[in-house]
Amino acid sequence: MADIPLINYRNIRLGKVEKLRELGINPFRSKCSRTHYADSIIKDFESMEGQTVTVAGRLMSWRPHGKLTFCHVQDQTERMQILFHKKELGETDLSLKNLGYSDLKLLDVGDFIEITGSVMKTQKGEITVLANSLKMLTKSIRPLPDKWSGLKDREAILRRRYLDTTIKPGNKDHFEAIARMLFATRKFLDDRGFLEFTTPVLQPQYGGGTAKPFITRVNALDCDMYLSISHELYLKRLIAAGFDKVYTIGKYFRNEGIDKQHHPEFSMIETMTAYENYEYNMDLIEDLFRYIAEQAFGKMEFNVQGHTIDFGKPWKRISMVDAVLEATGRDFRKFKTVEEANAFLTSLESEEPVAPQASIGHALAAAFEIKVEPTLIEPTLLYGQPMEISPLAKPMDDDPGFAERFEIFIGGMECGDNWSEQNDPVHLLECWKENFRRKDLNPEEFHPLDLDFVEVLEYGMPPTTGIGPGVERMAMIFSEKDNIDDVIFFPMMKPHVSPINAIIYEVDQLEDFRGKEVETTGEDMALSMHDFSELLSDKIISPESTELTIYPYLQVWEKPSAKGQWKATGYLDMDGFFKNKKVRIVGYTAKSDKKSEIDAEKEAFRIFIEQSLSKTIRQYFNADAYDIKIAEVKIIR
RNA sequence: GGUCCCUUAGCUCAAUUGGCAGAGCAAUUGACUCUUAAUCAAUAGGUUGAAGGUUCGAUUCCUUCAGGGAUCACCA
Repeated sequence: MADIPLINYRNIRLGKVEKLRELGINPFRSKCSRTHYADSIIKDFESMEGQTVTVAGRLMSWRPHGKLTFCHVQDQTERMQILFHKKELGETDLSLKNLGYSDLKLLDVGDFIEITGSVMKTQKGEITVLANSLKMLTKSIRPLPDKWSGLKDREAILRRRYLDTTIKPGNKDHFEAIARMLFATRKFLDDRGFLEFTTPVLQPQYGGGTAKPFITRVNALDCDMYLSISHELYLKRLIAAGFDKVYTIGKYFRNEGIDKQHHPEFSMIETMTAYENYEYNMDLIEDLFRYIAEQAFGKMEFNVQGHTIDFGKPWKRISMVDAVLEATGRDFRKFKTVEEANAFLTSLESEEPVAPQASIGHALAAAFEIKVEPTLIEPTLLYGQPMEISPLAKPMDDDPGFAERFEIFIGGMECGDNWSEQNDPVHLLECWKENFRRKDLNPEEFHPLDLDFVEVLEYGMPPTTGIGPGVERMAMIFSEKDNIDDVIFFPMMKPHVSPINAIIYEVDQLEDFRGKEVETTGEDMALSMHDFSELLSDKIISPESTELTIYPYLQVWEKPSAKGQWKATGYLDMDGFFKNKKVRIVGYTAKSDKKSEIDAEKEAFRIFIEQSLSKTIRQYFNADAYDIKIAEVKIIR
């Protein structure tokens, strides 16, 4: 293990931690007496020159030069050059916990330090703090990535964004701007009399939208809940309660595909305004974008997907029928039957064949997606979606086939869906029955209705309209990024332990485990099959008794998953390795489309135990000396 | 979920047709009073993502697995 370089680097630095402690200096000090940030010293150098300041931050570079050492310390604002001069800094002073010149070798790039000294300019003209005292704040025991090339591996950047951001401070400006964007949004809405509310993330129903939800379990209530796929029904309850302008910046969870524009967990600015219709929101959203551009980003022109977009200009507003008419020359208002509309749809030139649609409205939407959507680069408010695809919106008074609804397109990307909310409870109920409860629908299209919300409407909700621009999509536009991972500081990643960390930390864990008197802990131990066989092969654990008994358990899920798959997971407890203590081995999973096949997994599980587990045990110990009994597989539901 | 691609030292990257795994930065030791990707000298550093297979020989070819990326489907 010592021949792994990182472990050597780590040990060298851990040695420095020990040396500091021996000197009487805390390598992880809690107190810091910063008086100035780097940028304020640089900005006001004229008045700061010669003054004594205390700066603090991360050590980013190190240039020893005999009795003189230059380095850069980076705080939240800037990098500041520090000059250590042997005579100025002096020697380590334990009464003040100051590190002296001859102990500078205990510092490493990556450490957090505090420096007190006078502001000066070097001979080459760089503003510098000439240090007369130095305190260690936090010792870093892993080397930072190369300061010049930084992190390039996408996975490393996403998993360890804190490192990428440390090395590329420009990255910090980018995320700061996104934070300012949310601040500007709140300011904008507050100025217009909106109240911000929080709404539940754990919801008993998943109303609004056809997305697939995440399901979770509330133990205290002994029931399943859904992670919010929408917050609108709660905002509407607030409207019914008598608040006229409300909003939430909510978390949304959708258990669907992940790509450059979609993330399972995202945020949306959702508003509800009473006594207004969708036309009010067209103005609101346009003003909001203009305000954010100016206040948070200080400019009006942005490069989105290779196109320059000017938020200073008024946005294009067009109905879906007119947009398709403009692009194809055909007027969907003139189609009388679905067949006619579908015939037209198939005549359109598109790369993929177009499936026949269920209604004229669906056909219109399909034609729009193929021919118009990719061309909507300039900010466009597209209104008048057919009612067939907008079951929860209000129909237009003068043309009831179309909804009082609009979508926002910028750079060919949909950035929000907005409408006059349907507040006729009878109509809503009918609509839901018509669209989501038909027997011919498969389970994926089936969609629950929040009956409690229908009751709200029966008591009455005034005319209401809302907007819902996505935070990440706005951030992508304003910060000119084309990947959603670049605007989410912590994008979702599958858990992964790097091999090097497995070596560094697992061995430590094993040492803990070895050091314990396992017989007296009374705690059972859960291991994966892989870990178990590793422990056996390393002779870290071995049977205590010559009699080994294996108790297999198969847990069968009572309900199929969203995909209709039945699932069973197996684990087993084993007696005979420790006194009064079982070893639990986890990790057998089976899935099947049919419930009956899962019941048959019992036998497959038993074979798995006999072949895989027994083989592993026999491989490392004299098989004849041990009596291995396998109990009947117990099924838990 | 489908298809294609990627994974070599802490970081960034090499390695010819399957033939001794190599460099820069970082690290360690030493020198150095204005450097700034400091410089100079020396030293050390590898589970080539994991497991298996083919081969005299595998970073390279094959299989499985893990993670990541691109793209399609679903969606905002």
